[in-house]
Amino acid sequence: MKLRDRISEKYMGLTKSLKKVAEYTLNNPQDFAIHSAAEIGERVGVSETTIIRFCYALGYSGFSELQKEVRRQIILDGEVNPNQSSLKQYQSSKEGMANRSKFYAKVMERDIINIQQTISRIKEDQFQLAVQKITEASDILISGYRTSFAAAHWLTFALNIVRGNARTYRPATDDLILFVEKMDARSVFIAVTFHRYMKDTLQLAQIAKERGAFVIGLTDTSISPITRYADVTFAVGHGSGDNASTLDLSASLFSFMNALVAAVSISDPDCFHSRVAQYDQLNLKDFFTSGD
Amino acid sequence: MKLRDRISEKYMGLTKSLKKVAEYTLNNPQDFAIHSAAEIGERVGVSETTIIRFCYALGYSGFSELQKEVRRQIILDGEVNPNQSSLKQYQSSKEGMANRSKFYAKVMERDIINIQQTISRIKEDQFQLAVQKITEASDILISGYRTSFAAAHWLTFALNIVRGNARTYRPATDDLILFVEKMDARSVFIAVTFHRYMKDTLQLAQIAKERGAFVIGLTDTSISPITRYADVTFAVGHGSGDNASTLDLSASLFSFMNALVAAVSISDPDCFHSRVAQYDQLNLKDFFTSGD
DNA sequence: AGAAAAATGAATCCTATACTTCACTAAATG
DNA sequence: CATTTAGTGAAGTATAGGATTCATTTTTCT
Repeated sequence: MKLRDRISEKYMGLTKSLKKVAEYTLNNPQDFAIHSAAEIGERVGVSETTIIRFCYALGYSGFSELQKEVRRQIILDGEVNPNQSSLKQYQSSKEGMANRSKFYAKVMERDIINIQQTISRIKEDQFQLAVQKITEASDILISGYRTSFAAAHWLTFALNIVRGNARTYRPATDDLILFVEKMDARSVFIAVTFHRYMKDTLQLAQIAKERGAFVIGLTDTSISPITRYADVTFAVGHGSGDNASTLDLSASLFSFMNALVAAVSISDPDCFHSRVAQYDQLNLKDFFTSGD
Repeated sequence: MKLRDRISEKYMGLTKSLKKVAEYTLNNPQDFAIHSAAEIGERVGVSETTIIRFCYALGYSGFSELQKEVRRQIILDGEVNPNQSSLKQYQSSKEGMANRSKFYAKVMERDIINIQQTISRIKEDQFQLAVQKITEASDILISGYRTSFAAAHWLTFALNIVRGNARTYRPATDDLILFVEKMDARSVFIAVTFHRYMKDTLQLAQIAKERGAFVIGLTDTSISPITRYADVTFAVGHGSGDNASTLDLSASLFSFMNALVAAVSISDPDCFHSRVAQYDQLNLKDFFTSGD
């Protein structure tokens, strides 16, 4: 770290007050990124002038330059107060991991990060509201096109196992009118829509909302257009607007959906168990191998 | 994160330029900690004035307040831009994990474990062989039923973006004979099959193998019946025989498939880029919202 | 299409704060 | 102890950059 080096280099030749400043700086470099020279002076117990002189003493052109430098180091280089840096180790292990040029590992580790970010960005109350509405719904209607179709299909399938009243809208075979007619205040509509947001799904969401259905949006960023029509929206993956690739978000999307289904299944265990029982009945020998 | 929340809350009501600023902010929050309003305006491509108006729109008293807030968040709370230093998030999510017993977090963290196990169980040479065969294939045929259908559909969709010669077998509409006839030594057949293994997919795999196609199996355990017919098999998720629920494996399945697709896409970049270009051509305005 | 409203940026004004000056204090030296 | 010299901070100045204003452009609505 550049600043630390400069301090230890020049420390000896400093006056008493300046040494005080130097010590404070070593302990609380972040303060220089946030506060003004006068504020720091007050904290250290010296005047603003002395703070500025400290900058000169280290060879900077003034407080402004030192402050800029500190900000750059902390914010861009990720340098931070030594106290709270147990995370550094994580990084180095991560780097080592990344080096071994296993390509698939890199990609999949990014999925892991995405899932972690998704977890941290879920609002618990929204999640519970969604679970409750799904559990109470008379019917669950799901729409997703293109990349999102797989997700919509999976979610329908999974919710049918645990609840039994889910349907995917299939533009090729389903009649839009019939699909829409089913929606009322007891319905839940789930829209899966990612960048290059399909108008059709958005329109369905709008209709669903007009008809009083509870609308859940699964999407990529918190600023997706679906938020306009959705009662709750869950943004999966990196919160940045930079939606590099929708494909990259599927792991976290499915992880989230799995959590949603799991939560629904335990929120009404009776229904779940009876559905599973029915399901096992249907597992006719002819369709499956016994697995041995 | 406070700033992100504010943005997603207010985003809809913003003007075009302000949305541009909002997106930039999501991608580069650090810039607000370092640069002046004018500089940020230049980067975004709007005037200094608009940057300041953006602050008002979010409810701040001005640029200064927003900047202070961003600095506080980045420097004190350790919040950082997602692009660089993924590790910070790791820590913060880790903290969140340790906290209250959020149900969804538990489920999704299990997905993370599954992905990690999957990574460690992939044989690199097998992976590279699969990538190579897919890249060279004259056509790619994919089958998956029930829970696996979503995966098969997604994989087809994704491979069609990067290669353009993939098809899913759909029992309802496709003719089995026609589907089978296409297979020869230059084909790749991908079977997605999980516990309660569908006989149909297994039979397709058997036929594919007989016709000389390269067969890739995506399944749950290394002792899945698909191994009998597959040239390479990838077992996703916990290696234990205890396949509690197939649903729980989808996150790692999609993570793996994503890695596979990514590897294929970089193994022949020219083809990928031309496909993407074609694809963008097709993104007609009528079908998508512009996202702004 | 034309009027009204909203959005935007160039130019201006204004405030916070970095920086300078200078008078005062404390240490160093003979 | 007297004199010099270095150190320090209060007060004042300069300026970077945030906030305001207003004319121009773009959008919306009838």
